Amino acid sequence: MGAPKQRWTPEEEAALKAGVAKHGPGKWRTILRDPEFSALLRLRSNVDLKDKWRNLSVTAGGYGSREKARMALKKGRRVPKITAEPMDIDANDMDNVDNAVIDAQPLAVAVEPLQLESSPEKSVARLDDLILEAIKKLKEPSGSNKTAIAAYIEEQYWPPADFQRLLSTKLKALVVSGKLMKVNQKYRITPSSPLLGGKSTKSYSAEDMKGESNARQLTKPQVDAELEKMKGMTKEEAAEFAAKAVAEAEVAIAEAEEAARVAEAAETDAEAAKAFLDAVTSTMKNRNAASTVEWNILCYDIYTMSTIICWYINPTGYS
DNA sequence: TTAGGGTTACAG
DNA sequence: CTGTAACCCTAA
Repeated sequence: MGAPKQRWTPEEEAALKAGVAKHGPGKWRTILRDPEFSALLRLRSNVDLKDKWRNLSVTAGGYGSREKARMALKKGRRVPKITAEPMDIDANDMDNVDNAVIDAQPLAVAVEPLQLESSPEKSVARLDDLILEAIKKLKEPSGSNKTAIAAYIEEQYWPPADFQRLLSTKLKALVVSGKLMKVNQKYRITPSSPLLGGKSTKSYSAEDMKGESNARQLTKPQVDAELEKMKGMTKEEAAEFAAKAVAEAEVAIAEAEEAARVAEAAETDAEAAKAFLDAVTSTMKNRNAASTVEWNILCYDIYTMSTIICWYINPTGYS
């Protein structure tokens, strides 16, 4: 008689995801008590949270305790082995990232509407694009503030752990590059920005970070070629590739930080890259639970990021 | 309180 | 009927 089934609203779902991101899965009571989520989740019990998370994990292709071994991965997304692979990149280059101690479970990360199955075009959603998309969709006359932008992105996609920081950094960078305008704490898209740009050394803005609607293919044809290659890789190969890309990215970041002394703008980019890398490396720690799709996204992002950084450091020399 | 199996409601 | 999402039951 009572409840006709209370469907979860997107808001509640977002709150749950955010809660898990903050406190980790399994801390349902904690999440519920957190003043940041208690408002949105007041109608839910800790058990509800647990059940909902279980459902999300299942539909997201995660491996909860609930999957009935069903759901044949749509197409030919075969997964040879999901077992842990040796691949000792952990001890090598990234000893400084033991922050993965937090939770033993990377949980089934919800890869939302991302589908790069077969379309390089709208495949990976980069933060830059998400920010632009958020502002466009919100359609606020005077622009949108950071909170609104963050809320939109969090609802639509699964935000990385370092999301808030990344977002702030990116917004700043976008303003500096002239892509966005900041007025009274609000951001709005610069109407078809010409070349402008405060720094004359910024030769990358028109190349990578730009691209009104298709900023996705910011990279060169080379990147696309690499992407094509990656799509045919096995999980192990992709992992190795990613490890290499990360190593290159780290070198690039180091150089970027060096270059930051001369160009202030470089600092923000280096910071964004660093934050991104941290998120990536911690994810890699838990790669065993990552799906193939997630891996492709990850690899592509890593490669793109390292490419952008290399480009920034040496616009003409990178090939 | 939580994890996991079981049950009910509902859509296709 | 079948699959999924929300809800229930219970051991630990």
